[in-house]
Amino acid sequence: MYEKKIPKDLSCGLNIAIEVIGGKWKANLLANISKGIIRPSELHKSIPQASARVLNQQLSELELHGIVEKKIYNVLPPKSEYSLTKNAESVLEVLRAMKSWGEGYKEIFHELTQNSRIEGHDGIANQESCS
Amino acid sequence: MYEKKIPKDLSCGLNIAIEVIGGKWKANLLANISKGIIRPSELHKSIPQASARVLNQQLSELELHGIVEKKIYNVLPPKSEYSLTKNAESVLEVLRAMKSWGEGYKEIFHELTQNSRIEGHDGIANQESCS
DNA sequence: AGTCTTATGGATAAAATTATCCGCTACTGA
DNA sequence: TCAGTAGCGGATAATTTTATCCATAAGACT
Repeated sequence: MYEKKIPKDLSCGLNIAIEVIGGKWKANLLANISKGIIRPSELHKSIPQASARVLNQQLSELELHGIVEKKIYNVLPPKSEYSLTKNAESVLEVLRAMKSWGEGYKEIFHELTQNSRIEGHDGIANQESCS
Repeated sequence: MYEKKIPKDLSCGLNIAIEVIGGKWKANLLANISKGIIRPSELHKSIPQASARVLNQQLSELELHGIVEKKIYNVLPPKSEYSLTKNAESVLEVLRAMKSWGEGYKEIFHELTQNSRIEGHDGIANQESCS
């Protein structure tokens, strides 16, 4: 028997940022869209590690959060396209800052963590899908 | 029956950044430590929403990732103190960038999401524990 | 002897996130 | 008629992350 329930403080700017860009594939999706890869099927080809379903979910959240927009063409077979909103610009800057830091920290990070994991990650693979 | 297993691309700087600072209480802990709140019990008082256990776990990860250091005094009752490493400086800058963006985006965010949630968050509470 | 203090971590459960499978739509072309 | 295409999303399972409960240690204080 437990007593408490779930909080989640979204009055804090930092938590909002994490909420918006923290999803597993979101940064990747944004990078691709900014590159011009804008249709769901193309995005899926570009990020084959994730299923189309999952990418869809993450795109929906990005849309809900005002980072991307979706245009649905009422044709068959279906066609839809994503584009970045004007809010996305500032997000991409933040992402760049994060990425830049992470790149610089990569070596230290792996040195520190290699002993605690059992050699289980992808190594240097997927550089292209890296956002 | 499923076929695939779990990936997780840590060759990407961005994923590393998220891995390091993405934990629910990490930014908060770092903010507190940089403020001079450095003992586990103090940190817990400062962040009562989380249990001491959880804070401990997150601190361990921060330590493993090279962001904080821990000094254990061999006395009784037990005493230990955390401090930021030199790596933490650049992390805090990234966090500031994220927070700054999130602060500016807060209104839009809440406007966009209020209709999809059932009034479930803490509102403007916990401003002090906000990192 | 009983209680309080402070930090730690095992066992376990709840909650949140991500993944898989599958079916549906409606047209195109073989 | 059957397969292929492109996008969507329900149901459900696996995985990961957070949370809760509890026990231990060992001295100080009442």
